[in-house]
Amino acid sequence: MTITAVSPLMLVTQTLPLLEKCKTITELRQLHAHIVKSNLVNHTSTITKLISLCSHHGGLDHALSVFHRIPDPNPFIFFSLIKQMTESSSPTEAVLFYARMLSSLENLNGVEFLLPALLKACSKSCALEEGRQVHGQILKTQMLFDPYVANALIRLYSELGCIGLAHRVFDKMAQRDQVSWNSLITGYLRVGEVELARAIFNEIPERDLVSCNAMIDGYGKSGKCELAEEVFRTMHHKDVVTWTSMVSGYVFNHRPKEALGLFREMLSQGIRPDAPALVSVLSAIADLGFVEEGKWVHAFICTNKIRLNSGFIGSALMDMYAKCGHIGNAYHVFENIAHYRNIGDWNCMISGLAMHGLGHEALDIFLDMKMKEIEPDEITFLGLLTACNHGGLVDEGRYCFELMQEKYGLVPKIQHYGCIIDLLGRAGHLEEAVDVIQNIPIEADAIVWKAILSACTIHGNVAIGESAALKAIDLAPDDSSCYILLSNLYAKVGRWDDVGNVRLMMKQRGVRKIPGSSSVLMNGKVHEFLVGKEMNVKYSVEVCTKIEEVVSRLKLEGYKPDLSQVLLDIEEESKEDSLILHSEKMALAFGLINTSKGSPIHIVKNLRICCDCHSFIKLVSGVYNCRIVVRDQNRFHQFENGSCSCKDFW
DNA sequence: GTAGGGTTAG
Repeated sequence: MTITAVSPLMLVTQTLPLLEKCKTITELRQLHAHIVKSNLVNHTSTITKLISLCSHHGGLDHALSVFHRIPDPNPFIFFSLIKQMTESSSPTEAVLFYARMLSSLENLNGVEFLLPALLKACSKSCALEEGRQVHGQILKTQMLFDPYVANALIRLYSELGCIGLAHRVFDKMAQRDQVSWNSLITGYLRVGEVELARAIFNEIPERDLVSCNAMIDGYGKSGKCELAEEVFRTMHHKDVVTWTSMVSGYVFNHRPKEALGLFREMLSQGIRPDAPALVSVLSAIADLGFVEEGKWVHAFICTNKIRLNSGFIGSALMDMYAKCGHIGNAYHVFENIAHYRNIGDWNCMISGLAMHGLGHEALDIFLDMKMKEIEPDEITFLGLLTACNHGGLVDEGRYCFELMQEKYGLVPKIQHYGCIIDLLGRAGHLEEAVDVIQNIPIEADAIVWKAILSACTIHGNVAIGESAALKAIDLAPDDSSCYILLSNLYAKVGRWDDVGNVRLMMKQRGVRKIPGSSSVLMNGKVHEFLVGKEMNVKYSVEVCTKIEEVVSRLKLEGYKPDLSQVLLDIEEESKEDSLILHSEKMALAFGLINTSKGSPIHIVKNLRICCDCHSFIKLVSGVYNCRIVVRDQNRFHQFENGSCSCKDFW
């Protein structure tokens, strides 16, 4: 950049266009040096432009240092600096700077244009106190008459959960617009007050699209899909947000088939899916567990040139592939987004590897993160601990648990404790696990006691197991798995009377077991089997005959049904019958009938796979020479040649 | 300058 020596006026007319041309903070610094040398530092419009460009190009510090040398800054300079501060990581500074502006400017005309951004910054950084101060100052002026300002206040209080304050601002407004109503509705929905939100929704003079969309989403997130559907159906005009809200409502309530069905309907109506719509359908597919439609979505993303870094597309794709058993494809996506990964992408990859039992690979990803100086967060460590847990990597798990606290200053949450306790307990370090649980600085929940209990069940430690079970049952009296684990523990050591007592306790308290359910994809259709019965009567006889045939063949190979974990206090023979009707066995039999030799059978189960089914499927994979992939509640099992990828560690 | 949908989590 060359500037020839000319008169001051000429300099100004030359400098301004040059400023406009600057693309980087370095160029701006060079030009600033020139401005100083040419005595233009007191030329208001030049300096205003310089400051606004510096702050716009990420040089907030430089902009501030220029600002501090101006004796009498004008409103534009304040505005441009505050605007940038609200978008940076320090909204508190923006509020302080705003206060400074109020005391140094006499004419505050136009300041209301700044307030929505400032209040948004407060809500983004949970700065309620600062927000209230701004509110207090606003009350002294006439600015509340500006709908944008009042709405921004409703939004601030709504987002921070102070719905009472939001409602008060709303009540005091002389003129409410759609945005005011919608902000209030969202506020009520955010604190879980669906019925109050509905009451306000009913009062809206003219309902718009946005308020209906908000209600659909709110109903979905509070488990009321039917009410969401009702709003959805009555809408004459729907946009992509309407459809996505309904789709994600189904996803949230673990109704992935309906989510997928609705997504297809959306396409058939000619609505073009955007990034959020694709992310929500990908999460439906991830929940369902079968990759076919996921591949279609991936292809759609590629052909429509939707960037993998728009929104959460990259991580949603990785998550979908990982949860559908295609960890290699997940890694492929991970590689493709190497240049613009965010922390969620790294976490998805680590969690994905964890659920496949690939502990060392997950740790390698973490090493890569360290090398690239990416700051891990608590979810990263939850993934790493899970990875160590599923891989049986005790030392590495202990190391991660210490590292997160000592090097990264992260405070472990109860889930982290649950994970490390599970890892220690499972690997037989029961005393260490108990020691950890006794020293948790936060309140232990049922999950950590269940981790101890399940370790005791594996290792047959009744004394510790019983007391852990009582604590777990006390904290989660409706959670059937606490009772079932305790009953399994008693069964393991042959205390059948106590097994009966636990069963009685469950009955008296009305605690119900979640029925096991397994799905298998055949000819493009998902077939679901429930424990004790098949969903589709048509296949009933065929499936039962096949299981019996498999059982007798396996018995020749030495299969002995493991009756120890059958909860029912019944005759041995009926126990065997009830084992046979486990959903994953039925799904497997159905798969064996309908799969041509050589192709793998893929099963998705809602609960943790039981010991008997695990050894049963191992044998099947050997005797029938086929590959069987099972995703259970926690992780993947790849059965092949008589053994499982989890190395019996699950 | 204001309102609605999306990822990773024992």
